[in-house]
Amino acid sequence: MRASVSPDTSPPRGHEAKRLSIVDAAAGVFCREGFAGANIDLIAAEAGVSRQTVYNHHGDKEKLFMAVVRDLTDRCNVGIFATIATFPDQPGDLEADLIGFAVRLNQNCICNRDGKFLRKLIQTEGERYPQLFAEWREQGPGTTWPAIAARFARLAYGGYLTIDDPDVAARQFFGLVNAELQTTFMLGGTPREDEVVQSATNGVRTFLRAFGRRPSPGNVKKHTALANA
Amino acid sequence: MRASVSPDTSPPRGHEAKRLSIVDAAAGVFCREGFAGANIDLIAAEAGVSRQTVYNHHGDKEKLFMAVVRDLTDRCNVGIFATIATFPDQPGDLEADLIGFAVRLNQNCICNRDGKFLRKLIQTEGERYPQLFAEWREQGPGTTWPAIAARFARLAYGGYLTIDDPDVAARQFFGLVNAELQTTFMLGGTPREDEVVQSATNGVRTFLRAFGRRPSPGNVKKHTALANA
DNA sequence: GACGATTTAGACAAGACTGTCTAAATTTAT
DNA sequence: ATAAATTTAGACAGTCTTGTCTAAATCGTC
Repeated sequence: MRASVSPDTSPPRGHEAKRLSIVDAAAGVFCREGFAGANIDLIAAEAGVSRQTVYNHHGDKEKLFMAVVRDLTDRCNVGIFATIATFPDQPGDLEADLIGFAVRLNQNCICNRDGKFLRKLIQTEGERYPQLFAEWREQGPGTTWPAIAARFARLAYGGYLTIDDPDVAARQFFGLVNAELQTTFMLGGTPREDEVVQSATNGVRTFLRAFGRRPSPGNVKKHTALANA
Repeated sequence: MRASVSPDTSPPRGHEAKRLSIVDAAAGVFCREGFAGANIDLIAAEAGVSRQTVYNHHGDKEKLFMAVVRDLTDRCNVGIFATIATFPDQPGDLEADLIGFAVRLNQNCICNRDGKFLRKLIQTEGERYPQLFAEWREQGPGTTWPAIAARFARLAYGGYLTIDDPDVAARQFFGLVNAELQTTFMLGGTPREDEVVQSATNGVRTFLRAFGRRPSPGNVKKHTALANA
């Protein structure tokens, strides 16, 4: 149970750094070339290590691939939850706040390096590793969608929106907000910031036309008053 | 100008059939294995021809790949335009008719064999062949989106919808209607029919909450009367 | 400065794949 | 039936890749 020699920094300092740089390089190469086309020599070169070191760390091309997917999933999840934390629970300007949230999520989680890579690996190799990607599905969408849906539910409870099913609304929010980016995403491209903003703006406007406060105008005041009490 | 020997059936009967079966088999293998992982021996075996025949017909792995993408694009386009032709221009029950259209488009164009394959090839190899996929972009989305947008515009002109920008509305329609299928699409899966119907139903309802006839209730009658005149 | 762990370069065997070639077999149309 | 075109099976050279092995070099720490 107790560590006899060294406390818990057993691996030398550079060890983990190399591991990281290998996984990073591997992510890029796997994305560009696909699993079959990925060349371990090239990964080693891009990581700045020798081929043998790659094998020392990960043992196997397939194991390396799995490490890449798991790492990307973890890092993306961190980013997504950090962004969800910025969801406007008590919005001043609902439209502007939701647009801001959508843009943040796109820029920080979907369109950044990790997001792009993870998405591509899922698309290209998902069918080859059902177990690995079942894991991703649980860890990723399985945890993030409910979290987002909960935020929309709270917004509805606060009287800012009129929503039947928060889970459906959450997914539709994304469908709308990314509606104009689909073709770019398909080809693996990164939309320009103004495209992201444009799509988010149009999407949020439509979303609010559908779900914006409808029933009684007094509703909101009542709820906000309660929240401020 | 005139065909001297044989009218225009120059190639023997089985020739084109073999070409087709090669392209078909190649589509499946390229999708499953990726370009680099695709094995020409395997393609030949699945097509039921010898490897040499594959080379006789297409010359080269890369040329074969391009032939596959072009064939799929063509066939998908045919399907999409056939489905667009069933767009409800003068709907009886607008909600039901739009749901039907969305479901048809998904089942006949997006989720069928050709649609799945083309989508996957674009996702996985799009970045490797910029020119080829620029071609696809023109031939595919470049022609189908305007056609669909035109149908929505007509629906708006007929007073059935209140739409600012038909192009945006068309893309948002798809974002909504496929909102609940994204994860399945990502992993290359085929959603069950009831999932397609469910997502389409929820999507169309939201779409109509946003774009359904709003301004004056008399609007519709006037326009339909005109159309019937 | 010395020790243990890690990393490196390079060689290596085994296997897989592409694309070509040839000669025989088969199909198609006349 | 015959002639032309097409297809087939198989061998083949050349290239590439993975994963292992070894001996030397380097790093981090005491």
